[in-house]
Amino acid sequence: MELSDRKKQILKAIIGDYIRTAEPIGSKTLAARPELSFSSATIRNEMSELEDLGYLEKPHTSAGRIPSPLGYRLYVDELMSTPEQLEELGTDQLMQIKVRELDRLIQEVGKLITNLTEYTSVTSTPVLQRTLLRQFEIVPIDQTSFVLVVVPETGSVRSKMVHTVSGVSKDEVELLAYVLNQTLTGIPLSSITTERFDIVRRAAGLSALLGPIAEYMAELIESFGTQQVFLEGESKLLRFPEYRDIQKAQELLDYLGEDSGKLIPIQKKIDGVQIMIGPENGSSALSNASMIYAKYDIGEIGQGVIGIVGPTRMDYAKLSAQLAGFAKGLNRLIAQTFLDEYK
Amino acid sequence: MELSDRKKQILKAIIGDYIRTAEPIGSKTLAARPELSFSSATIRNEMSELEDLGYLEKPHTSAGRIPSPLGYRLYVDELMSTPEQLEELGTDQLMQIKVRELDRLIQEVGKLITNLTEYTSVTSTPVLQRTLLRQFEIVPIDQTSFVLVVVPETGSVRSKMVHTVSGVSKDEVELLAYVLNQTLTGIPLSSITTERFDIVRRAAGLSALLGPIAEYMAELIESFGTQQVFLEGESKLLRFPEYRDIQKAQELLDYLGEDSGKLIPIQKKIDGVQIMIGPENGSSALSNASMIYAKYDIGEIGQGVIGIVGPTRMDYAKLSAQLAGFAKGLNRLIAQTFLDEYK
DNA sequence: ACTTAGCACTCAAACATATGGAGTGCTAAC
DNA sequence: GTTAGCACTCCATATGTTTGAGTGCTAAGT
Repeated sequence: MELSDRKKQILKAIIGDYIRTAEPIGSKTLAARPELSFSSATIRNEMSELEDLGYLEKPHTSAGRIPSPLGYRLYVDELMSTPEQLEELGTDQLMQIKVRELDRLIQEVGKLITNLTEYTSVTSTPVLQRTLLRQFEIVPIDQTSFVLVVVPETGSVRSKMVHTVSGVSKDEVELLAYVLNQTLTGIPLSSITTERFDIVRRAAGLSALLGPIAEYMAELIESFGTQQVFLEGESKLLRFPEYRDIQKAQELLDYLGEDSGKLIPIQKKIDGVQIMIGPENGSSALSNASMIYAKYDIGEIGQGVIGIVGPTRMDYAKLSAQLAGFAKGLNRLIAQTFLDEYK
Repeated sequence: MELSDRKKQILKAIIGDYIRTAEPIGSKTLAARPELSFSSATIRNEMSELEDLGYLEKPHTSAGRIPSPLGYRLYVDELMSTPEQLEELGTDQLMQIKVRELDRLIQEVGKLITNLTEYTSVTSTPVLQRTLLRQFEIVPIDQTSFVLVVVPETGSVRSKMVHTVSGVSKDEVELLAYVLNQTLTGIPLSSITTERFDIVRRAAGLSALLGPIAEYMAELIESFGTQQVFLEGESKLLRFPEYRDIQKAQELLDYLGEDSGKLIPIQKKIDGVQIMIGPENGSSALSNASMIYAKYDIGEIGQGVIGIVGPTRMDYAKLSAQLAGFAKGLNRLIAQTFLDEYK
């Protein structure tokens, strides 16, 4: 059922006011607004119906109304006026970030988001599973030590030292590297496993003593698929009146700190900005909190997420515009920092 | 001036009780203790003197006494009874940690400390500046791309991809690697700079087009000298009555989150366990908080720090024993995980 | 059939005031 | 030097009381 225009107008006014003041909004306050030229009694009737429909809530009988999660949902989907020009806040500061490691760069971005928005931020490094293996190198160091180097088609090189048992000849290792490069390059990193490695090894008639190399390589390749999540500015939550009650604050902070991984939404289509309101987040610890996410791209090959967490009462319009702005800036920053690596 | 035994006994009793209850301790409560067989009046007199000497404080006139930072200091230095057997809490869980990257391992240890002690933890990766360069490799990938690999004498290999301008020949790069290995191996990583690199290059009569390689190498080597600090379990602070006041909690959490680096004490001799009480921490944000640190060793070549943060009222005896236990366990864990790398 | 003025009613928040009790400091006796 | 006794302080808690914003409902107006 579609709401009447007047109901929408009232709901929008309530949410707008409540976002600013954090106080329940009464009919008289609303009636004083120039654009709502009805009497407070009329508005009261409308509010009562909006409550029946589930868009508003009453903290107690003789208080004004506050928006319910459903109310916020309607607000973000239909009612709120998205700022025309993308928030350019902080783009210059963003472009100042000079860090060359992707993970630390994302962490810095998280700090910047926290500082500029005054909200707790959640950021994730991208998952790069889809990347193809470009080259694989085994660099001999001494009799039993080798450095494995994995060069992906796009993204950063990673390396690891491995120690074999003595009895593995340098030649054999070199041959292994050659065979691997012949057979395994050009395939997705995610499809390279210890087993596959061993098949190749056996096919080439090479010693089983090369086992440790397989194990370490698997570990190294796995690390391309792992995603890091950074949480910054937890303390920003405490400035909100909704967390005046230490219990609530602690519950939320506990949840956030415990395993940040679960905060990142399943990588379904987040296009532009995604808003999760209260219970939509799933976890009961988040039932009074909202999150706003934007995705950023790392070249063609992966995407990560930046976001903020706060009470359900937040300025969704402004914050999602800001976050979209950050994401856009971050795309540029990544392109420029890793110009050569992620084409 | 040395305190009388009776004063020490009373001070110890007050601190012991206060650590448990967080309530100011009165003379009557103390007089009820079997080991203090004096009347409450006598104890009152003693308490009054202890206050004059700066070991106790009064929240207000008609309340009991609480320990001052100076009181705690005396307590940890002389009064408290250190548990005989080192706390073995969590050693098995510690040894379960299977992470092979040092930084992530330390982070996991931080989480474990938080979970077992219920205090916020601060952990740092060790600084490895003193390590010597063992080998330096440049692996060609294509015409203009190379992977730099730095192998230190002890610790993990690191690598980075570098793109040169076209016009740099593969032979030249190989020659450069050879010259570098001839001249720079065996010296401390910290003494390798872009300048030094360039001197070597020029001496060998090699092209200035190799500049980017110098730049990236410097960056790579710098990363050995950087220290990461992890803060875990911030929310644990909120369970203490001293942070019932959101203002205080926020101030402290703000400070902790802002730049964790400053939490790590200057690497002076922390032998065993170091306790910093309230104002001793320097920063005003920490004037109501205490920290306990223990150092751990990474082979012979470096040391890092694990610690906890909490209100000045904490069980110094128990917690420092626990922390010492963790440090000991961590030493073992590192030795076993990186057996080959850090001899 | 919608809108609105009016009014009784509700309830939290703010303020005022009393009460209890834990604790101190001081004095005087032991 | 120690201790019993006592007046005094001050917080914490409980108990009204008041205030005012806000609601729901009814009845009259358009």
